[in-house]
Amino acid sequence: MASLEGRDRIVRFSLATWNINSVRLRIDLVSRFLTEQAPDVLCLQETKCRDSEFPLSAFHKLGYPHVAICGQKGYHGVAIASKIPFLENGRRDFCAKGDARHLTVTLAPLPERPITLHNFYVPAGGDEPDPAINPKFAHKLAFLDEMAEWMQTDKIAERDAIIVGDLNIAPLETDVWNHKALLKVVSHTPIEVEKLGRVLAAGPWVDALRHHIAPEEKLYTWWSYRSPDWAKANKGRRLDHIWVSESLKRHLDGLAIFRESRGWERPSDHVPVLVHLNLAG
DNA sequence: ATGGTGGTCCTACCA
Repeated sequence: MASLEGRDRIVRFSLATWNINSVRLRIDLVSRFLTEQAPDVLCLQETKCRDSEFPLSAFHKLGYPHVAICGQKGYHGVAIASKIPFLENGRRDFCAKGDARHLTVTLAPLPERPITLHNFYVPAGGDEPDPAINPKFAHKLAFLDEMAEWMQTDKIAERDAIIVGDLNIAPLETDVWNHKALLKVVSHTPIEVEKLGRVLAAGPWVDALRHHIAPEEKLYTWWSYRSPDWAKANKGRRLDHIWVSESLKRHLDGLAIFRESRGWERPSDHVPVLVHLNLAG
């Protein structure tokens, strides 16, 4: 294959994000998704295991030799598996709690054009949307504030960059099955939506899902386990996001919400979201 | 208005 500096040139590539809700329990679902869709990069959230317990060899066998892991026992945990090598990787401890909620790698599909990728698992925030009485909600709001400040001071979106992950907020009215019914439900309250909007504007970032799908259209990536017939009730929310820097906007080249995986046996309550980027031109 | 399900790991806690 033609290469510069000894590396392959990958002009068109795809990137997926999926809250897997235990990577060990659902490694067969991951395998099925990677076999069927073959994204170049897969970002996972809620891996729920220590780094030493991560099913690395399964990813290697599936053709993903490059894996970055940031895990902890039982909760949270993020990982990035890739066919494309990482030039560097790192993490940041948002809110200084020691939670495994962020992981970053630099990819170079074109050697002369590195792209920084950030994988996030934003705190869910508990049930009560009042930071004065619910420390989990206060943590979520503080996490969002720190994200906005960090991306401004570190100028994260001024280079080629992508943010993905379970941001645990459905910002638009069409990102939930019933806007009015969810105004006081954590994930769709006005204060969360406002703070997420500030994070988006702090890049500024382009919301890749809404770049492809009009904001008037309903769009979900998560359906609760507590609904006996999730597909029929269709009470979903768009909690999973892919944002790209303005510099990458013109390279967005397709989107897929892998809804069918919600109907698989013992599914995650989130489905994979996948974007294509074409760096030609 | 309430409770509905499912993860980790063994006792509740988290989503």
